[in-house]
Amino acid sequence: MSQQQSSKTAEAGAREGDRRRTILRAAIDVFARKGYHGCRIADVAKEAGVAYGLVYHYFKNKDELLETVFDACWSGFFTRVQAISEGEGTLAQKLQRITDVVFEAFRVDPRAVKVLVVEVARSPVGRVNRQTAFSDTLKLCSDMLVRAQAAGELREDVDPRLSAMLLFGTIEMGFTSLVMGVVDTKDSDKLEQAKQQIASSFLQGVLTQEAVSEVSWKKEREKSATRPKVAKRS
Amino acid sequence: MSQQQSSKTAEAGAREGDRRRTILRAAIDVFARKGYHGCRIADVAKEAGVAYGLVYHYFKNKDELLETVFDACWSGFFTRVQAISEGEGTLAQKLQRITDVVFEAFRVDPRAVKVLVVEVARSPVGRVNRQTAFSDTLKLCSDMLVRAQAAGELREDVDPRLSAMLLFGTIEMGFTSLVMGVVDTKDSDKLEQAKQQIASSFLQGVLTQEAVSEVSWKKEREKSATRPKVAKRS
Amino acid sequence: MSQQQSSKTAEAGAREGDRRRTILRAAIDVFARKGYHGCRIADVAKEAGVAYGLVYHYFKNKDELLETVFDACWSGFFTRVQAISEGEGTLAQKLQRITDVVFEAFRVDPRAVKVLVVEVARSPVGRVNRQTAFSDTLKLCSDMLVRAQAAGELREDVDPRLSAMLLFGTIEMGFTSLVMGVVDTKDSDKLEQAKQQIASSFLQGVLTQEAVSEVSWKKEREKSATRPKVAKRS
Amino acid sequence: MSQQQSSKTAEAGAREGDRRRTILRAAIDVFARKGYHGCRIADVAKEAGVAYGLVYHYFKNKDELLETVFDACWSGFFTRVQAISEGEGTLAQKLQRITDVVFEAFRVDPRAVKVLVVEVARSPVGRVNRQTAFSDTLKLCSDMLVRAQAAGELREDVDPRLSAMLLFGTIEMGFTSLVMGVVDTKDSDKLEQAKQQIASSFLQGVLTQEAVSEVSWKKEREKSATRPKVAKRS
DNA sequence: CATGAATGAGAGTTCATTCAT
DNA sequence: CATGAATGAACTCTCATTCAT
Repeated sequence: MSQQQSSKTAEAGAREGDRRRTILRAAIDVFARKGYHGCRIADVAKEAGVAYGLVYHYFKNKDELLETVFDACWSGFFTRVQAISEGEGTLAQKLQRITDVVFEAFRVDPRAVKVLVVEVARSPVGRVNRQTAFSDTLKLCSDMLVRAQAAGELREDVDPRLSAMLLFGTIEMGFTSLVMGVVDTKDSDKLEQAKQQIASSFLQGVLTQEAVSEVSWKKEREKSATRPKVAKRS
Repeated sequence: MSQQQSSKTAEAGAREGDRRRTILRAAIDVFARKGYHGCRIADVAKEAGVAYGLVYHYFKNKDELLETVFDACWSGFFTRVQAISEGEGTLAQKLQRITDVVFEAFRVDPRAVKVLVVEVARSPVGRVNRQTAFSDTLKLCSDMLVRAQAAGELREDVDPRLSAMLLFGTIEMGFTSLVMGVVDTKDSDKLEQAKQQIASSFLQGVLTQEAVSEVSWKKEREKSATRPKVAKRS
Repeated sequence: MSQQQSSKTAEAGAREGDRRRTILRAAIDVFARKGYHGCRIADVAKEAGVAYGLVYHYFKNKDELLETVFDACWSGFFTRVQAISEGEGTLAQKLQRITDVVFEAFRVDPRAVKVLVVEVARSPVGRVNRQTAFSDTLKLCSDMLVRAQAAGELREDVDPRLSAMLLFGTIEMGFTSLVMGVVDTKDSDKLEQAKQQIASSFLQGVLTQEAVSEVSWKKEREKSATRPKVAKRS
Repeated sequence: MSQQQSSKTAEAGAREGDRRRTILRAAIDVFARKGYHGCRIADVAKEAGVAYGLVYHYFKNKDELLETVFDACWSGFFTRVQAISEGEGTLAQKLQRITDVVFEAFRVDPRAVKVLVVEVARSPVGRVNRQTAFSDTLKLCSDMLVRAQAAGELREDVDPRLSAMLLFGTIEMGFTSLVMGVVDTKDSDKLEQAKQQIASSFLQGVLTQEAVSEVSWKKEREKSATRPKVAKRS
């Protein structure tokens, strides 16, 4: 079920000298399939169609390999998000673009995205790089939200850092919905709708206008001191 | 001959025969501290102050132990959420209550919550029980949202299932913010604010009223066919 | 050729609970037979008739096992030599006793002695304990020689530290002669003679009285300044 | 793509085609520094500044490399010792000369000497060549001692073969003293003294004349039968 | 000759699981 | 029930050796 191209027939996808990339690719796949702890070097080698030891020719050890996997998956995402967050446009537009990037990434390389989703955001006792990368991206989004707040786009009563986290949570769970099959990824219409909903859920919430008013009105009486700005909006 | 000093947390709850609970408790703590894969049976036994092999008297194997830990942590949560979702009140109130439950759980037993959030909910290749429990809860929330939609509380353009997922994502990331220290858990004011923000973020989104109008206005011209209901409501 | 008492028939020599000693014994044997680098944990386990993992139950790792092997072999020797060197008697008597101890040790446990000879004295980049143990014993002998010098037993022109080293060299090579079969270890007369020769070689040298005179006489004329004390003796 | 900085000791002696010698030299150095088992082919190649695989052009395998290193180091020594032992002079003179050779060798190439002393002479499970070389040299010395005995220079009660071994032990431990720093190799006076002591220790022993008399006298009464010749000579 | 990528057999170590007491 | 010694499969990492270029 696994080794289609074994030993001597492996030249198909690894001709020149980019075995390194072959191995990395294989690592991403195995990683996505089995997770960090379930991913054994032997599996990666087999998946890549190379000898066991060769993995160690290109990567110092398992950790470095998986670190590299992570970097490879994350860096592209980070760069794009950075460009968007620091570029022109309203917060809503940026959010839309970020969601686009995410969905495009999923379309192009669902495994890589799965690695990010499953392993990175919520890694048990994350490795250094991952933590850093996560923090960096958090900072990025946090800054974006701070600017939006200054521009009057983001509600005043919202903590940008926490909000950035919640943004991650929303997007990540959006992914997970794709990965887990909650959303039908074959139907591009459904996919598009899901994309819209993820962005708008974070931006505008899920309530109807009427329900929002109701909330605000009750809030005003119950805890008027806590969230004055929101109350204003009713 | 070697480890005599294993009775640290032992005397507390290991009186008559509820060693089982002692072990379970220890397992939760160790899982929370080291994660599933980083946790050895030996660690659990030591933490519980019992003999190595005793763990296997009460639990068939490591997986069953994890399963039980999960059930123990999850069942209480599920019951409460069920009561709330099927009880009286507006969607917003229910959401508020669910968030309350979550935060209360965190206050009472942060480790158990951490296990649920970090280890169980997003475990690679989830075990049967977990998947089921997760699906059950998803259904619960999904139904709640369907009812809310029927009552005109939930926007019509929202898919309840996906929305239930996003709710999970928001709440879960809210947790993670606590666990990771993004939110200061010592300051009960900050904690209260965070709680409010998590609920309101999901319910009403993060945009200001003005920004929402802007979005809707642009949306109308750009993609008028896609989300007519939302546009209408501005 | 190796596993006489395999798997289930191994109770013979390892009944109660002193498996640890069984393993240590096996380690000594394998160590003596194959040396430090040639000695694999699998071999030790097989030799001891226990499971692979049990070795790690009793010893943290290979190094600790071999360190223990070394200590076990050396400590007895060190204690005896210490008692002798700090006890009563002339230097010659002490030397004789030390040689006796050495030969007795060889008679009782030739493998343990071989371990000491092959691995300890001349270990490549010796482990800490070994170096220390060696240094300690060197100090012991060195001190003994210093006292002998003060008592007029040891020649004045001899450096005690270097002399202690040479003593080691002589005794060690005496061992090696036994181990390598230069001396017939079956013939107890030959063995006794060898013992005498080793001690007397170090104490009185190998030259005849006449040859010694000759040397001293030539020395006097050639290098009179260098070794005046010796010259005196002609 | 990784280790370009491998040309440290390279340019020196790797001109035309004597790469072989370069590699051999490098092997000696690495052996001396890390010992046989601690030395990887990669290390040797790096030290020599040549490609990994080239080592295998010149040497069949690691063992042959070691063998060659050994031969290269030993043959010179053997030839010189042979010339001395079969040449003119008293035993004492020959011994002195041999010690001179040894010390000179150490002065010229301490690493090579270290390899011989530490790695080769006492290797566990010696290779054929080494055993042979060692035996040859032993025979050489043994014969020399037999002739000396015939000439009345060597005591009658001494077994020449064992004595040759002890000579090795003494000289070898003399080396070791240099290598281990027991003797200060910077101070040429100390070095000279050490050389004298090594030779004289073997030839005349370490006891003073008085102590020797004492030994012989006691010996006579205690074990009169065992060593009559020695006793006679006092 | 030269190169260094590729191979794969070991060896050490861990740890879930079993079992005799 | 309780204990912890015993087992051995699984996995990572190393490195001598080969081989295509």
